[in-house]
Amino acid sequence: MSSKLSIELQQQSHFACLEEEAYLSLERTTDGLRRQVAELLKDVELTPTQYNALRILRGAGEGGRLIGEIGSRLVVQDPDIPRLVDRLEKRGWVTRQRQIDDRRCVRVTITKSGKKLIDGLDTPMRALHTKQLRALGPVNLRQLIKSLSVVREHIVDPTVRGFAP
Amino acid sequence: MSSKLSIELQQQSHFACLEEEAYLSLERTTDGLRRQVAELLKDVELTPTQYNALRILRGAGEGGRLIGEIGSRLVVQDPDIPRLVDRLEKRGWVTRQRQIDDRRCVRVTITKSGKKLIDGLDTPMRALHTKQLRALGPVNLRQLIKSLSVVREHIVDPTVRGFAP
DNA sequence: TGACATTCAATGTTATAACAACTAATGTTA
DNA sequence: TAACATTAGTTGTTATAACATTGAATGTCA
Repeated sequence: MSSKLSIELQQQSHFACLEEEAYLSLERTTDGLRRQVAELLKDVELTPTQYNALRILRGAGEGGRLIGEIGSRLVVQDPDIPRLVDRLEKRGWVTRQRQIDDRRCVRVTITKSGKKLIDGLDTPMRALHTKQLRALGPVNLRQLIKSLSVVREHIVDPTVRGFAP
Repeated sequence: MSSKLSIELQQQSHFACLEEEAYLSLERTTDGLRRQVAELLKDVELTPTQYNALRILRGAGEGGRLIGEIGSRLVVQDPDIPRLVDRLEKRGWVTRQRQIDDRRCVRVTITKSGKKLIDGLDTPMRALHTKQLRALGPVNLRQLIKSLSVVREHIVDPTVRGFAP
């Protein structure tokens, strides 16, 4: 019995188990959604990671965030925050400042123009996500969010990360 | 009201809408799962994309696949198949052959050692996926797969792609 | 059939991701 | 307090991803 996905697959083979099918569905679906997001961000020459970092910094306000904090909060992990910040700094969207009390630490703060950029993306981004996912309806959406949360709880990940909504 | 995710987020902000929360959940969850897969594949020095390509070629059998077909079937899109194939060829896992009837096309076929490599990964990969997702149980897994399928149907994507189970 | 468009891969280039090594600052403790 | 370990960022290097361009082969049509 070939599942809906194996048809989409264009090949007659079957999935070894439900878990494998779910994993591949997640990969494929998320990739498709992310590409549309990347497409939207291309207008302002931002990558999804850069956008995510700027949202984190907007959320942090004037207090800013340490380099390490940014890394730990990124939705999609990126081990190279210094250079990510380099690029944002070069374009004037964030500023860097050594901590006085602990000179090892660097505090990164969003600038006015950075905030303006992100603010301007709020509406189109929300519109895109709504378009992408509205077909599920609120009940299924909540169910999906719940299931994903359960999955994440069972990922034994040394790094504790979070969202930047 | 702060959702479970906003707690995970380590910040008090809220999601603008369910769709946005679902999107970020998808990104974050899939990234976590994919990292574990990448970790497993690191033992044999394969990237997830390379692994995926080899599975596609194993599924294709002796007939092999054209370069373009590989691209269209990858779970996660990659616009640079020629060089992906270069790397696999260099390690002896695939072979390249110009088509006789249409000399523009190149047929790629998996070798015995390539197949052996992939075969050896079947069991640990399935075990990993089971470990990652078993917490959901069959009912929720089916529900998740169904929801993701609905989402993909609504992604207006010019490229038609598929899985390689 | 000759000009043009199209298709399929390959290649060049730039940017980013991944990984390791390194430096500076702080903590810890014998 | 000197030696050592730890932490925070930076820097170097390599591999890969993204994007545009090119080249060869084929198809189309005046």
